[in-house]
Amino acid sequence: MFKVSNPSKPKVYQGVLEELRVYIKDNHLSPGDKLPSERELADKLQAGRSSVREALRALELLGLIETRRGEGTFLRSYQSLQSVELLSSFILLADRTRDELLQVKTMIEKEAVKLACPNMDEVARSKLNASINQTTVLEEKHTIFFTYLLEKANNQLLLKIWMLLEEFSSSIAKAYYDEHFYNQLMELLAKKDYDAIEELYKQQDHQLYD
Amino acid sequence: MFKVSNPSKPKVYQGVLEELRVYIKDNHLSPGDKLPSERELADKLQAGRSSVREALRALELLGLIETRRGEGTFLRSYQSLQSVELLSSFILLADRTRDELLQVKTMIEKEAVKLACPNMDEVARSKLNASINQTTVLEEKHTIFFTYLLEKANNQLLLKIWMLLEEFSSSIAKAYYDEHFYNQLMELLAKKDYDAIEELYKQQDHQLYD
DNA sequence: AGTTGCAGGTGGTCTGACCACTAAAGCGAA
DNA sequence: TTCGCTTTAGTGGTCAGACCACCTGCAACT
Repeated sequence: MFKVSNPSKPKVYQGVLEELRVYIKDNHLSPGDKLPSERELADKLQAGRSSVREALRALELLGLIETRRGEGTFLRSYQSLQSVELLSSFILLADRTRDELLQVKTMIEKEAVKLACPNMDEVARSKLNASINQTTVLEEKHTIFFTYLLEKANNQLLLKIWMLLEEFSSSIAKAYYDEHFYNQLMELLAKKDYDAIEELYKQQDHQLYD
Repeated sequence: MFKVSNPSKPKVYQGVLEELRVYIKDNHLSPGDKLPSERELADKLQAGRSSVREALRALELLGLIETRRGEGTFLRSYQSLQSVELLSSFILLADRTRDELLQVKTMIEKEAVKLACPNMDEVARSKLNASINQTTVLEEKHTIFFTYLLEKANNQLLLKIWMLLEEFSSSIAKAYYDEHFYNQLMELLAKKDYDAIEELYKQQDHQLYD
């Protein structure tokens, strides 16, 4: 009676996580630094070793720590990319319609062109040109073209998201444009004409081959 | 001698994770269904209960399962993304990462406005207007405004990605615009003036408050 | 029939015990 | 001294067993 549903009593390992966070902060630990041993933590935090291990497992899963048997547990240099991959893989877990996927991917590609503009000097452009002429397969052209541009866009997060979408979409739909499209983009890339890029994509809308 | 460096011997809990995946698949378990008890799993999979628990902790962290003391372990219907909270509490994202995050989020918001345009009739616009006037806190305004638009953009995948970025960014940086900005967007939304939206964002660039 | 109370099952936690592994101290031979 | 080996202490990896708190279902009682 009068049961308060389930306030879910906090678990020990969650408390350990919090205390670890404080510990790392207070001791100014940097990536590569060593954490206290599991036994020492269990003793200090007044928790069983198994609970401490459950907390460490969580951190390991998120790529925040690295454990080396016989040596100890170490703080890992954090790369946002890792967690992005983990989370993205679950976002894509649910069924996504082909249209939604392509829409998002195309949007990213369009914006990437614009972001890359300032970084595309003469050398970069000829390099890109040489790259896409290595193959005659249009799908490959597409991938090569935008992989290069996404790198030049100078946003690791965007690159990562795009690569995941690219990988995922390649398994359900081949998407590429008319060969002329890439040449036009190359020209606009040189002119840095943002509006024209926007316009070009507007025309191209719903004209993806697949 | 002849040590093969250390390919990192796989841990038991990782094997358990894999076997659980197979189990779920083979038995066609759906969200809400019950998993075998920890003791039963340990017995079946020939592993200690603590190892099984470490695997379950991982799944719990990812929001894939839910454990109810006294009842059992159940497949979860939705993901709460608790790992995001945990991650951001541990990491002070580097400035570079923070900037990238905001850049991607802003880009998505901009495109979402355009995608939502066709679906924003008179009724929808007044509804949105009423929503954002419920609060005077600018950060809340921002979230409410774009949550509504992202929904109207009619792309579940884009919505999901945005929510993820929003959740992340809200824990490391408050980002919102001048109040006037939202009013301008509302106007352009009515006019469906895509170029002006693009232009407005171009002006707003690097003017995020935080 | 309605209520109570008990028994069994479940997750949550702790302890102690091994194992495999690593690094550093110790030590003997060159 | 210096080199190379053995020893040893400490670490993570794992397991088994023991409680506890909690939930459910069922049997016994009213």
